Amino acid sequence: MADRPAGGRALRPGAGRPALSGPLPPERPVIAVVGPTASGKSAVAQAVAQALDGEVVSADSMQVYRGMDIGTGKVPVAERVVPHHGLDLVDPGQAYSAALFQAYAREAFAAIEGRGRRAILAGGTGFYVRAALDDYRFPVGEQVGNPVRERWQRYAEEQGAQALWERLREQDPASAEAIHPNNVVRVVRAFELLAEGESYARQKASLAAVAPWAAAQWVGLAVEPGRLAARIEARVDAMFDQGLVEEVEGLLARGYGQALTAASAIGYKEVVAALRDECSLDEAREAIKAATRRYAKRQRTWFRSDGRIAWFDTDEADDPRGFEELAQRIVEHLEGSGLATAGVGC
RNA sequence: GGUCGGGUAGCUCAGUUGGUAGAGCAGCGGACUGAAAAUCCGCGUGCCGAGGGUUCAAGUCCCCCUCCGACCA
Repeated sequence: MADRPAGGRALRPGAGRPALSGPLPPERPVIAVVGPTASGKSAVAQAVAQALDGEVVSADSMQVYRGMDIGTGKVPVAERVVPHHGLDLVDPGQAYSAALFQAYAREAFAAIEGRGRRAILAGGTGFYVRAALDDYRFPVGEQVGNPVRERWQRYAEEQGAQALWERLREQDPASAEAIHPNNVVRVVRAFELLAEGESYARQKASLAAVAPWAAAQWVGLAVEPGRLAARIEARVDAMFDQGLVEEVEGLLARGYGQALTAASAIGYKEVVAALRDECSLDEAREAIKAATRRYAKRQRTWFRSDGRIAWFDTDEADDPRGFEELAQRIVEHLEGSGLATAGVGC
């Protein structure tokens, strides 16, 4: 963040910041609501948005896909009482990325601020949240149909992960040392960076120094593990009741069976397997629950180490009154911390 | 009632000619700068159903009891 004036908050276009493409950070802090899946992020974000005259920006790598509604847990249109952004951005066949989301979210923040309203970023995809709020810099390069990616991916399939890693070690030893040989996805990315004149190792070294891009108030929703497992159980059952299988059938009918996204999203890959008779629907349901639990665990790991987050216990929020109290406490915290109104300038 | 299987980690199961037990899944911890609901790394003590016996030594052999399953009555 060397390109921001030290201590300065009242940034104006062109004031001390080099002419980078993209909007400036909003002047008022973005409110970030994070936590594991099924922790109640969406509902809390909406309640906060209502209380503080805000709009919600979803930071969810799967909710960006049109037509993937039930399985990704999107807030139903009828239940959206404030504007929502970050949903239905692309078709399931298209590739998306943290870099694209970063650009999208920052535009959204600026537009929301332009309306005089408050941006509330709510999400479970930790990488997307940080890409939006912290000063992550992605090299500019070809995003889709990347031939470098395809080439090395094929190499890994034919020669094995170890051989792929050896090739990287020949070309960029430092990066190879930083990546486990089995992690093909990351080794391939290192080749992509290399093709763009960047180095994975160099990037990783700068990681420790990442500064915030926008001021933010971080709120985390904590759920005791046993209770979260029970919520996931109920949530997955509800998805089936709401027609998850039919939704997947519809996606398959439209030819999205081979799409990367549909092939990797929890809830979709398992139902696809069942529809192909590779397992029963009951087995698919149990597999979805297990995969969701593991996902929630990874989310916990991601957010746990971030000291900026103020954690709120949601264990009493299962009934409506408990939820009201929780939302109230969070709003009070946001207003009380001073950042909510201070420093707006003028 | 009888015969044969089987009762080993939360679950499914391995355990060689007796030397105090090991995989997958689940679970837990971690990493993460253009795939992130993805990808990857690390973590395995459990009255080996109960009791008795043989043996220097028994999950492993013998006896008995018990539970589950199949078959015969």
